Amino acid sequence: MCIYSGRIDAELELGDRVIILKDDGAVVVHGKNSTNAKNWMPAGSEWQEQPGRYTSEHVKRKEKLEIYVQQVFAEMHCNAELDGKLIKIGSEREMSDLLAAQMDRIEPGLMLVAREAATPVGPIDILATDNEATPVIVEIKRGAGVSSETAYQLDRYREALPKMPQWEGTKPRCILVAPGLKKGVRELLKEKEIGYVRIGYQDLKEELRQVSRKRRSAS
Amino acid sequence: MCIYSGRIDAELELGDRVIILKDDGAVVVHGKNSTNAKNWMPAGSEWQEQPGRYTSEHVKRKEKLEIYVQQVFAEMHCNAELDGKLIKIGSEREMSDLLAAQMDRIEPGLMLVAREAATPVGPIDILATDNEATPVIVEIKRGAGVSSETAYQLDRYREALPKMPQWEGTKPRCILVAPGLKKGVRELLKEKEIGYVRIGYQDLKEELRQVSRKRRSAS
DNA sequence: GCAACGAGTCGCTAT
DNA sequence: ATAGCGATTCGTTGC
Repeated sequence: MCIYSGRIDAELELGDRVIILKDDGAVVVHGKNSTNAKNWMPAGSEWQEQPGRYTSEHVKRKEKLEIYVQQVFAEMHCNAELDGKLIKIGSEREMSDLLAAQMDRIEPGLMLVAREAATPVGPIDILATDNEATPVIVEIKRGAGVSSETAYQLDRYREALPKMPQWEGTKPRCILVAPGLKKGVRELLKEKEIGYVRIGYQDLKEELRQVSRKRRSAS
Repeated sequence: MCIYSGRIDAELELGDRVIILKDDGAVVVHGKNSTNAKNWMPAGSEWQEQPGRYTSEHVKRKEKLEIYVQQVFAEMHCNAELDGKLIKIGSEREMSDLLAAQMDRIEPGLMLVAREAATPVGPIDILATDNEATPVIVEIKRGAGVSSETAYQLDRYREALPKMPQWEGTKPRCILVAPGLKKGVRELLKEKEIGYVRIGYQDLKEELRQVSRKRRSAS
């Protein structure tokens, strides 16, 4: 049974648990189902043991987890030495990199102006110009369920850009690149005259792997 | 060493790992640090074992995790029977419940009209009216770092409401209730004339616990 | 050091 | 079954 107190208060009822203590002070309590832990404590927490009661406390964060143990099924210690890192292929950043180098996939004739172009309302993934020198704001999402939020975000970019000295007097266009949209977003995009190009990780997979291979061999 | 392929491609380099197999088919691979798993598979995955190579596959989702094992430090099986659930006090929903019953804490004179009031641009946490029958849109956030996004969201509610038959001709006000804001959001709220009331979980803690106690004794 | 933002986000609730 | 949205979100990158 666990009692957590901190950013919320919570009680995890009695049950069979797997408790992991990490080297950095993190604590993880898993239940019988699901990928996520039921309870946890962040790195930097202090572990203490008393008979039948373990506690983990993070003083600075004012968080505390009490674990009441009735029976220990098994216990093991392991000196974790090796901790190879996780290499990911296909993050939004990587997809953005690839598309910035192959802008014709988004729309023929686009010319790259800037990545993560700063505006008062946030950074634009890819800023480009078309054949007519009209600025084109490109937003890339890797997830299939793009919400209406993204449409509003693009709207804000489009509104903010002409207020910047470099883009005064322009009428920017917007293009959303994503593998899929949530219900109703298609209509919202049309209404707001935001273009939509359906590209997802699966479409770029092979090329992304090649790029990744090159990068690894280069380093 | 793990190879994941699915929504992304990833390689987890060799290291000391804790692997958990859950009853529902979920798989979790933890490294030496941090609360989060390095790799995982969702519930419903199928587990297979070969010498030195384990695989977990979720056919429908087209996801696969291969785990290459050099040495097994320890292995244990446990029939997880009991799995008490997690009871949380202080979720946004609970805070919203409490504040809806004590609207004076937000602003004296407010009268509750609806919870999760539907609008074309999303549901309003708490919809109220003030002494002058002006609609008041209340948004509640439990996290300390409320972003500018929330201000825009409230703006959209305020714009959408007068277009609904019941609220035609009204000029709604907005109030944000949260324990804290991200940098610059305070200014944005002022600019948009959105009210801000600083209330967080810590302020409501005692009352939330009481409500929770009552509910438990009632059931 | 904090702030901004993506995530293989996950998981829950209502439709 | 799906959509919408909160989360003790976490973790990484940039400033």
